[in-house]
Amino acid sequence: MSDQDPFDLLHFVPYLLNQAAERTSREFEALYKAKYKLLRTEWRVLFHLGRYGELTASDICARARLHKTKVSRAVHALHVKRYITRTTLPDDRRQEMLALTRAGAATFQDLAAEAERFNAALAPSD
Amino acid sequence: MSDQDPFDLLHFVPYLLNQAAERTSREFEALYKAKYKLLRTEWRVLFHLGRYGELTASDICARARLHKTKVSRAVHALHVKRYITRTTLPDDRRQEMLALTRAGAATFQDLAAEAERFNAALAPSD
DNA sequence: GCTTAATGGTTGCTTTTGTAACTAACAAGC
DNA sequence: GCTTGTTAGTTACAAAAGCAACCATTAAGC
Repeated sequence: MSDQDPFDLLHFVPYLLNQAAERTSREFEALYKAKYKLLRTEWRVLFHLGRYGELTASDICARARLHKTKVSRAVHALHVKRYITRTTLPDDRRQEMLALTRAGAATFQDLAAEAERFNAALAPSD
Repeated sequence: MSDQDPFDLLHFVPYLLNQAAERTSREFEALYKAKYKLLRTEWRVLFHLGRYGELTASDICARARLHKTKVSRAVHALHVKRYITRTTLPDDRRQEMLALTRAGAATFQDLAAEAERFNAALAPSD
């Protein structure tokens, strides 16, 4: 990049990624928000549990790179919505194993299908 | 994608873009936050004015796809910091032309150089 | 065993964002 | 020229995110 060609936002990777992330995420967010009144972090926690099975809160923190307060509040909200169960582990009573309820699993199935359709629409293979 | 291969978060574009955007943006954010105590939107507005010259608030909204309340608050903050001037347009007194002060321009120069370095480090050409 | 440190998770408080309602200025219709 | 509608930007209030201090429990050092 030369001096005659000043640095442009359209070449700045963090900016471009943010624009792309915002646009795609907002669009998909509208879907789970309208259908199940889920928050972004709630949707992510749900997806992690649905896709990867039982996890503790800190497992989710590590996998999804989310701060523990965000996960804590999402877990609380999902529990209130009866989408997950929380079971204290006998061998370490600080930790709770999280699992989807039947209702949670159904919601996950539906949204995972939507996600797959959404993704396919972004990059049509035919 | 077959039924044996359940839909994975690692194939979900909005999720991947968010992860990538978060990681890169946070890293760069640390820089302008530490050096100039700027907020994300403030940095963006500053960059737009520095790179593209004088603009009104709604120009910035359109270019950066930011909501007008965010821009309004960023403009206020940048003005308080004496980084920009606000001049009511004579022919339409609802609008204000925004421009960098000398201090604002200096900050922009510095951060633009940092941004360019940051970008180059993400995709080294040699 | 008992003190000290580390870990999992929650809560309280502050900062930032989102939404909607609002003011001020301009434009259009008549 | 006066209502009626738009547009630029602000502000008030509510929702969400960030940060730091905080329990409760477990692990480590001695």
